[in-house]
Amino acid sequence: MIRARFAPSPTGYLHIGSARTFIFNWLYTRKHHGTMVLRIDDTDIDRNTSASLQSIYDGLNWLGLGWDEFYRQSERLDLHRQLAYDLLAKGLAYRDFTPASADLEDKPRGEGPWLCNPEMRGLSREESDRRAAAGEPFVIRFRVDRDPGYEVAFQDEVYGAQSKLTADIEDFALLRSNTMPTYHLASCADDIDLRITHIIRGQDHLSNTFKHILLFQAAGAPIPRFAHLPLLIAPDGSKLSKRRHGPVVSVTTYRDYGFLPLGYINFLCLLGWSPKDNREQMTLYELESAFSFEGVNRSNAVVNFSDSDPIDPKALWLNSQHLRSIGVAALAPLVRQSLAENGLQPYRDEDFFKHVVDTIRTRFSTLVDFSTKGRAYFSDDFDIDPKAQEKLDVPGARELLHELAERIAANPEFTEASVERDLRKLADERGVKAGVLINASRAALTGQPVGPSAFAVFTCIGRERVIQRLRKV
RNA sequence: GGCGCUAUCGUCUAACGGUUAGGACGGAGCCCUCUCAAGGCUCAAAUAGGGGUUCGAUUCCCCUUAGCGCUACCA
Repeated sequence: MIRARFAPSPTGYLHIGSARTFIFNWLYTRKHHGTMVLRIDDTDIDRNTSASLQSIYDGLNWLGLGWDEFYRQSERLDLHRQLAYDLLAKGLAYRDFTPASADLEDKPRGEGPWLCNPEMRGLSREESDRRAAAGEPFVIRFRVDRDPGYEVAFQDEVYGAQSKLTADIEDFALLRSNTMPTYHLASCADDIDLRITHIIRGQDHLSNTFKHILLFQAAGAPIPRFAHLPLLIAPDGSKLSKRRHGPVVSVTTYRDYGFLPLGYINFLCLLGWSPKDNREQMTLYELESAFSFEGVNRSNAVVNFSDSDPIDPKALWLNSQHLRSIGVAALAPLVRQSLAENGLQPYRDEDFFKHVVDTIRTRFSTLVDFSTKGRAYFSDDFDIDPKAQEKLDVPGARELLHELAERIAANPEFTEASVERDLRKLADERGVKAGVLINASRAALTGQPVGPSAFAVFTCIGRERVIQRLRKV
């Protein structure tokens, strides 16, 4: 039984790189009928905020994939401490009484890495116990094997064979002097307790994995499989950060921009992973069946945004593909919600609403487009685009539109075909090209110079409003 | 500095050592057409550099360069 976890720390919003990690974990567990664990890694009490936790939920809920089990590390601190003390008792860890403030001075850089403080590492058990009992603060450190030539090795599902000399690994901290577990301790203790079989996470943890394996071994626990994912980076090669790159790093930005969850999921999947058969637009099920670590790349992927355009053009393209291909029944509620968020209450009945959505969606790329470019379909209060205005300003166009209004009013039939007949007949009688009247009609009815076939527009606006808008022009 | 990882069109990527180095986005153009999209077709665009190994390297090895990560009582 496969068990994987997504373990964000609530110190910011849900980062798009984290979202992708979540998605890959989800895809993998779903594909193998495993269990997806969501674990909030909140052991850094100074940096955690509830707003951040909320934003993580918001992002995850928007993606809509869900999870099977949920834990918060802050509620499991005793478990973490237990492991630290077990290791201490076994001599696999030791107390370091060096004051935290002196850390930087005690760890000179430049010549080589800081590995440990031999004096503390060599403290006798009696001495260590005595000082602890006397109330002296300490940090518990893992006692890394110092035998030259001893190495930790593992087979990463993505990066292949990995190994590192333990001589190059420092005696990392497990339990802080304030008794809070460090990330390494909490993470491994929980992974053991939750029986995690696959750790799928960002490549920034690749080097940490050696420490984690040491911990798993010391705890006598089975070592999970590891799959590290290449990072998502900015066009300049730097890592995505809120301070430098702004909202492009937060998933909620894409939600607010009008992305379909599936459109964005699909986009994220294609960053650092490929089905290797040239497919791009894929359904969730297709992604699930195609996903494998073999398809995961090893080099970082650039999210292609710029100052002038905060959205990666490929993301937009993929979203538009999904927008026009998912079932109308699934799309309609999303459009309705988006319209409502923009203060528009579509007045159509459900079937008619779906018909309209289906007609206009092929030239939109986000949900928000329905409220902007598509505003006239859902409200009488819309602006006339300057280019649309030009089509109305063609000499004689207004008179023709007024006349068209009367002909439609006089014709009890109102279908694409009947309107087309009325319009072409009128154009013919007045000796103007049908195109002029067609384009002017679209401009008058929607305020837009572009859009679906004009006759389809007529039926989408509805007979009454068509007559109204044509007369008013 | 030490350790680890990575390197194919502008971007995302494909290519059991043998391909005119493929696809997609974006760009340019053509067709279609009531507009704009969509769709169809065409064009421009890449193996970081240097050494090896090999009959033959995008592919394997080494070096250089560049980028990223870890090197915290952050995660």
